[in-house]
Amino acid sequence: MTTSYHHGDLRAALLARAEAVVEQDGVDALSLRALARDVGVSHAAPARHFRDRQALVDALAAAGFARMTQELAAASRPTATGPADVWDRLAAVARAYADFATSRPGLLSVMYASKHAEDADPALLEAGHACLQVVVDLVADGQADGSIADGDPVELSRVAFAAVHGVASLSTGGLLEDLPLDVALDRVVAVLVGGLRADRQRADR
Amino acid sequence: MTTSYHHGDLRAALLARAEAVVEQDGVDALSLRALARDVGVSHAAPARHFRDRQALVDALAAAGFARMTQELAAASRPTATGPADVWDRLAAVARAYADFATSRPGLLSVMYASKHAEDADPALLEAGHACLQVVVDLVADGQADGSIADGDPVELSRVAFAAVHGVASLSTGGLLEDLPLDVALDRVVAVLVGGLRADRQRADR
DNA sequence: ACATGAAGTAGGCAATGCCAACATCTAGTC
DNA sequence: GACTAGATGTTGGCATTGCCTACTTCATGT
Repeated sequence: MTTSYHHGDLRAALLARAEAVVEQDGVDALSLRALARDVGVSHAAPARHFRDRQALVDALAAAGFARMTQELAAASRPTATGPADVWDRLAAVARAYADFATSRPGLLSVMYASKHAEDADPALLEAGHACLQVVVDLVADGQADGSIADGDPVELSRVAFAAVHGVASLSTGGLLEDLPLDVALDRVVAVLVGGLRADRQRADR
Repeated sequence: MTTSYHHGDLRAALLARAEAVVEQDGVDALSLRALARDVGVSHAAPARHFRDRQALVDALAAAGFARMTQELAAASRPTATGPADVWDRLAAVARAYADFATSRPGLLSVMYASKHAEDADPALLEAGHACLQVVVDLVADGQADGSIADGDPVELSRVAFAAVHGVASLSTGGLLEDLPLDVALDRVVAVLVGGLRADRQRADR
């Protein structure tokens, strides 16, 4: 029963092993056959669950976005104890993003691998948008209580997301040089706060 | 003479063809043997110029950074005609970055492929740092003429670079959704201006 | 002239992705 | 309970790839 002809949940097992490989040796080291060996099935079994190698990578990326969405949402939720105004929540989300990015750089690079412009897997795009939505909601909250300046919350949140993502991306790419990530992150959050706050003096040029 | 045993400048020919392939079909479609066929040499000839496939990709990335450095520097230079204060120059650099990123998304993703954290090719890292230096100089100029707030120019410029890079990255990844890149770029520049300007009101929390 | 090394060639090997054909298990259906 | 259909897994094959080890050709300095 336990080790019958069929595996039970091969798809999940493949994804789990794939994520470990990606994290350890990078996405280029990902091999369907090696994966099958590791999991203990024949070399063609993965094809029953993933059309081709790229489909597996896409699934990995979508799962990564789903997990990141949860972590960002958890960081964004205002805590019962403490003030937790929008700026604190924004900083918390930024920290959560940086934590995710630095603890799983391989997965993150897979998530943003830009072979998804034209022939994008819709599920993957949707997962990415769901992740962005966390920040949209946060910005909308800030506008509702008057902390954040007026403007399309989608535009503003994209800017904030992009800035944090850029810092994390530079960090994992080794381009931050000797500048510690948390310092750069504090800086970027400070700039965002300065640029988004409702009571800032005329900053339009 | 022209088509003798040796090629003449095989290394450059391989790099040129490789960049075209990367731009058209992505870095995963890059094959040393196909490259050799395209250029008209035997399948082992590229090994005389690149230790392995990764070495070729690294060289491609370094060349990309070199070209981007030139374009950013050109955009950063204050024009003889017109005012060209630091903010205009900053916006111009941001536009130049976005242009480069969107016109060569494949090359850009190769440049930032984060397999260069530990075993980084020193030439590649240096090329990246040279590129960042353009923005460092720009920020230093802004601080010199009192436009930009005091602070480590390296830190501030990294923030600006990261923000712009993040927007470009989201754009090529299709995560900007229906938000046009130039709009997002204007927004991020506005936020940066608001966050970096010297005369802003107390924005430190 | 001739040795030396750089640059290109030819062939081999293991690994990979994908495909087709076959085997086994699971779930309905009568 | 037998039967069938489809999902899941296996085996074998093929073209391609990266890398390795010779071997060949050319250019250059003495």
